[in-house]
Amino acid sequence: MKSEHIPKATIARLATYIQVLSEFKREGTDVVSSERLAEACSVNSSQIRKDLAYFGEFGVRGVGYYVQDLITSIKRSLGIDRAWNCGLVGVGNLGRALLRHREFSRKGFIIRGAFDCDPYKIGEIVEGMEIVCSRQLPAKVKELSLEIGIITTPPERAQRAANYLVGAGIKGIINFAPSRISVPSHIHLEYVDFFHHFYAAAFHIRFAEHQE
Amino acid sequence: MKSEHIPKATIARLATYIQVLSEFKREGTDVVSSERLAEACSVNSSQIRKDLAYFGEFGVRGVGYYVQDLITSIKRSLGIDRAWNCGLVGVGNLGRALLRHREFSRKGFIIRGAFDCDPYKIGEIVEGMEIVCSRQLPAKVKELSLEIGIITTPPERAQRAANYLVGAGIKGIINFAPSRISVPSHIHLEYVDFFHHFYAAAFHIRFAEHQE
DNA sequence: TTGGGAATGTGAATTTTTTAACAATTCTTC
DNA sequence: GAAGAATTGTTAAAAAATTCACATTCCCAA
Ligand SMILES: NC(=O)c1ccc[n+]([C@@H]2O[C@H](COP(=O)([O-])OP(=O)(O)OC[C@H]3O[C@@H](n4cnc5c(N)ncnc54)[C@H](O)[C@@H]3O)[C@@H](O)[C@H]2O)c1
Ligand SMILES: NC(=O)c1ccc[n+]([C@@H]2O[C@H](COP(=O)([O-])OP(=O)(O)OC[C@H]3O[C@@H](n4cnc5c(N)ncnc54)[C@H](O)[C@@H]3O)[C@@H](O)[C@H]2O)c1
Repeated sequence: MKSEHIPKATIARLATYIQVLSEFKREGTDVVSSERLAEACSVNSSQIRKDLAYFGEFGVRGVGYYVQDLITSIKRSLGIDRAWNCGLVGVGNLGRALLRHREFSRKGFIIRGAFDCDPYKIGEIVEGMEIVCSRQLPAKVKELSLEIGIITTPPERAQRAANYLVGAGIKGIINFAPSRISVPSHIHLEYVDFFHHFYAAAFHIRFAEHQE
Repeated sequence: MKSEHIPKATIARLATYIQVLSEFKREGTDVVSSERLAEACSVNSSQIRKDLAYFGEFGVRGVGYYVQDLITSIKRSLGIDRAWNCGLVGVGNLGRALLRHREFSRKGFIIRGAFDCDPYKIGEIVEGMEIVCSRQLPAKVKELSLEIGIITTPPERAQRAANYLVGAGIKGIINFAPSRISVPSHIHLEYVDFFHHFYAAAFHIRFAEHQE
């Protein structure tokens, strides 16, 4: 089918598919049907087939999907069949947790630069990486070919961090700070806010528990 | 209007509204129109009015919304006008970052218990809280009236952590580990996976940059 | 080689979500 | 206190996403 616009929800589900498929692979399953994958992901099986159809035909009729092939195909479809160089701005509690998280490089997002403006932090080594002064951002973005910026500064500093990153020629920004920021339209911007999961939990526990 | 089913997307947007409204409040803005709020949140203004209509009538026609009142109303609608006692299982990199994050208690999610199975970690004090052995979970859940469980263990331990929490009588679970888990249907389960934001960024930078 | 079983890919139907449009309400000014 | 401007709440329309249903394809066994 190969389509233009891909729903955001599809991207999020593809992430789940990869996760579950990797588990299948680890268990030694070679082939999986959309039905079985759907069950493991708690979605409808045509949802899966439709999601995949946006990008191409990856299955074999009458058979199913070859697990390893499908993982590879989804990764290629998303553009994560190669490494992405990332720079992290704001090495506090959260920034440190991310820097130490092995899964980033395993998934192809390599954090190559860590920046902070606190003179006490500059020079410190975290997970084999030296924390660098934010003022060096422009130079480092070019030197290290950074493409994605991760903002983990306090919210009131997020816009400034974004400005630095944009000025330095970054292509996309993932903002973990709870503040809206503005960037030129050619920069891809994503907000990470997991509090809404807590809100949803609170809401459902309190109000929706007797329903359905 | 007051409705039954609330879309997940609405909950996520309400979180954004609260965030932006709080900023307006800090700036001293008392009244805001759906138009202005919409712009700050990058959504459509009828979207906002529709989202709010699920819960009641909070505005004044011809005037707009009183910022403080609206914050209060949204919080009450979501059930976060009171504190929620949370327990965190798995005090590693991420768990620590969450424990140290002040925003949790400010938003009404009080982490009252921290659990780990690593004997080297048990007894350690993090952010004024003693790390307790996971085996004490059932006792502590009751003692501290914990309602929401936060799982930050490695993925292969997430199911076990969930089992403990469910057995102990928790009402909802937020799972930060990248693994699907199963819980009884009366337990509210949320998955937190921010990698899909990275995937979306990679995808758009790579394939969608020339479009639109 | 053919037929039966299985499971994909996709157009059509359905459901859900978003956007538009506007009547109803409020405030302000004259 | 009436007219005009502003902005909500809500109904209707449009768009988007999900699910259904089935023709198509593939594998395997006889
Ligand atoms: N800690 C969490 O679990 C958590 C969870 C969700 C969201 N967040 C958000 O992530 C952000 C970081 O949280 P945290 O707990 O790590 O805070 P933190 O205060 O521990 O860390 C912030 C870091 O940013 C640095 N910084 C400030 N201004 C900067 C600038 N202009 N350039 C570069 N570095 C700068 C500070 O020196 C500090 O090291 C916050 O916005 C927070 O709301 C944190
Ligand atoms: N660090 C990050 O930035 C990050 C980001 C996204 C997701 N995650 C996920 O969050 C989880 C935790 O990540 P982390 O980096 O903190 O890992 P970590 O290894 O630093 O911490 C895991 C902790 O869980 C404890 N643990 C293991 N089994 C347990 C059990 N049965 N009961 C109680 N405690 C147990 C361990 O002792 C350890 O302290 C992982 O699943 C990871 O994939 C982490």
